Amino acid sequence: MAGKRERIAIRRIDNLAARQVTFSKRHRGLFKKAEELSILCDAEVGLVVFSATGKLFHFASSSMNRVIDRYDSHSKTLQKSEAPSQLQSHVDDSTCARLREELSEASLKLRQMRGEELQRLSVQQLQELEKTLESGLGSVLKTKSQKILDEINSLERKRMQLIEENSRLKEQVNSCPPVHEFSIPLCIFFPGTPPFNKPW
Amino acid sequence: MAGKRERIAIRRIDNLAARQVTFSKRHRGLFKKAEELSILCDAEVGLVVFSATGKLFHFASSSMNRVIDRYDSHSKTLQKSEAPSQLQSHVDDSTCARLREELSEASLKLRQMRGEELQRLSVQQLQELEKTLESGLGSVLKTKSQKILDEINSLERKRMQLIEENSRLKEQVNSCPPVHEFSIPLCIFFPGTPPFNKPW
DNA sequence: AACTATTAATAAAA
DNA sequence: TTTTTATTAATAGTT
Repeated sequence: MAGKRERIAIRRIDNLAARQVTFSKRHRGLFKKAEELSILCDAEVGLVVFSATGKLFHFASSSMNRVIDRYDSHSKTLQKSEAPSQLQSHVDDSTCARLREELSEASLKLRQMRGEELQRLSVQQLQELEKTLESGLGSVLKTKSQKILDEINSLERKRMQLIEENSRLKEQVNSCPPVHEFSIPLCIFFPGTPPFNKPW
Repeated sequence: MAGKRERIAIRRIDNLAARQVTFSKRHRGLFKKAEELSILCDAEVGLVVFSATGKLFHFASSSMNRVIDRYDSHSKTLQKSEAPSQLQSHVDDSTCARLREELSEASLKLRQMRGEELQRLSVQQLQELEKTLESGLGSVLKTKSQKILDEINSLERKRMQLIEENSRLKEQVNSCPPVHEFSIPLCIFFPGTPPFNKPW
């Protein structure tokens, strides 16, 4: 008979063999779930694992380079101007070549999404592009509507605040002592001034 | 009563809301398992996930930079024996940096055209994007229609050619001398061969 | 967000 | 390592 399983605590497994067995099982599970998430939810996923023995395992829904670039640009946006460092750069020809390739591919895709250079695409590919564009357009319209609604709501809120403040001010005005209680004369007649015949 | 659960197929969930719910559930599970693997098995793990809306999630047992560096050095080791070449490479840091920048910009634009990461765009910018997408979509539809028409025309032309050829062949057949004029015997009887009682 | 019926992952054993 | 089985863990469909 096999396995009276028990729950385990999440801390380093001391026994080497057991640790390796667990790694072998769990890393497969992890990669499976990473792939499933990327497919099911249309997410871009990059996963890198080094076993305790230094072996590399990796998965990327697109390509690891794309994921890393996107990660870099995201964190850079938030973080820092990055010390350009005088130390010799580690960029080499191949990195550069890869960048060039990816850039030219991205540019082509962009042009195609803008409706250029469609001639060499098959009907099938055009169909896919059409779907992508429609879905993108849908999201854009939705986001735009939401933003406009938000703006309207914000304006409405401000309007209500102003109306409230207005009421408060009116009340204050109403609760003001009547004008005649002031001891300052509202009108001073000088000798020779003709009397007014209209109310102010 | 809740949840008559069923197994699901691993492909993109079409319904947006369901996709987002599943993402929310599964990405937590994935990160939990990534951390557990790193702790239990003393592995170095780096995980980066971009949701379909462009939001970044990441986990690293050490630090993402360490993981990426280690990944880079590993893949370089495997990729090229890399003749270090005395000729100075003509690519320099600034070229590479510019390429990176352009690529990341192009990638962002692509994602935005696909309907991701629209939040920080203004209504004005969304409007422009909308126009671009609509125009692109128009071109795609036009090109697709043209290609389909071309295909139909081509098929029709081929059909006509075949019909023509057919006619020609029929004429030839009709103008052929009847079979019995051939001098080649259709059947040869050898002595001892029993006579056939059925027509071929 | 919370709830469960189920499926999926996996700890221990072989 | 891989398979088997008993259990725990994750989660799909609902509320």
